[in-house]
Amino acid sequence: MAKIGEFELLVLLAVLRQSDAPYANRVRAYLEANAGRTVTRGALYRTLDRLTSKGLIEWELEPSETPERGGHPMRRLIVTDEGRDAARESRDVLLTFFEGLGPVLDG
Amino acid sequence: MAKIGEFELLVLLAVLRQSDAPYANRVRAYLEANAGRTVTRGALYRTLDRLTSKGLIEWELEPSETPERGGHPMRRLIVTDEGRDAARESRDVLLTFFEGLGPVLDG
DNA sequence: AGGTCGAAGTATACAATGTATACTATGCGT
DNA sequence: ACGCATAGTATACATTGTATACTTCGACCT
Repeated sequence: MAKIGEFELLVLLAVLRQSDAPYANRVRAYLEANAGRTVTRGALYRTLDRLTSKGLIEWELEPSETPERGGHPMRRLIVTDEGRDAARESRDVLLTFFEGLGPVLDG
Repeated sequence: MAKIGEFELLVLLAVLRQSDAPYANRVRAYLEANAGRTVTRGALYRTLDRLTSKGLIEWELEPSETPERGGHPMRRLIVTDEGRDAARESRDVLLTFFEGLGPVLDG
């Protein structure tokens, strides 16, 4: 099973959540809104590329004319089955580690 | 708030859990048993040192004669308040990201 | 008293992941 | 035709992850 880092996991989960509009900028907006940190475009694309080379996500070039203001054609992101597996495993390990620590961590 | 990596978080949580006997080898045993990977001593100590320089854990040298078979005096590991805070924040972000993805990740 | 064994920790090197800055390409509005 | 905004690419460097090899020193043996 592929090892993934902290940010890679967050990105993977964020992509998984954008089922209706799985584009990089949506993912980025979600990350900035929910992870409590800024995410530059460079950081995100680098990570998307790494997830791709690990086979956890794929993309297709958006065939339609979705880009309203020009630029490169947009990538439509797709989480592979391996990606789903990796996310599930990471989650399971983390939940195991969190288990029972509520009283210690919260007041 | 200190940024911590994936393994740093696991180590921090593992230390937090060894309230009765917070020693490196206990932490290591817990990690190997629950994180699904091998953890060499070098990897663990390096990470403990990094957590220390971030102020998330501290240690005292075990004053007693606990080491039954010799060697360097043992470190008794202590998670600082900052460490607890960092762990809580990481957990909160992750739980937010996991939220609602159960159906997608599990069958 | 000296030698070996195992436990605990240290040092060092390198690989993988995280993150920013600067650059290219292209549609739209003027 | 020109510039602005959007989407993605390239490159460089910092931080984190991981292994291997080395030092220490008590207990045990002989």
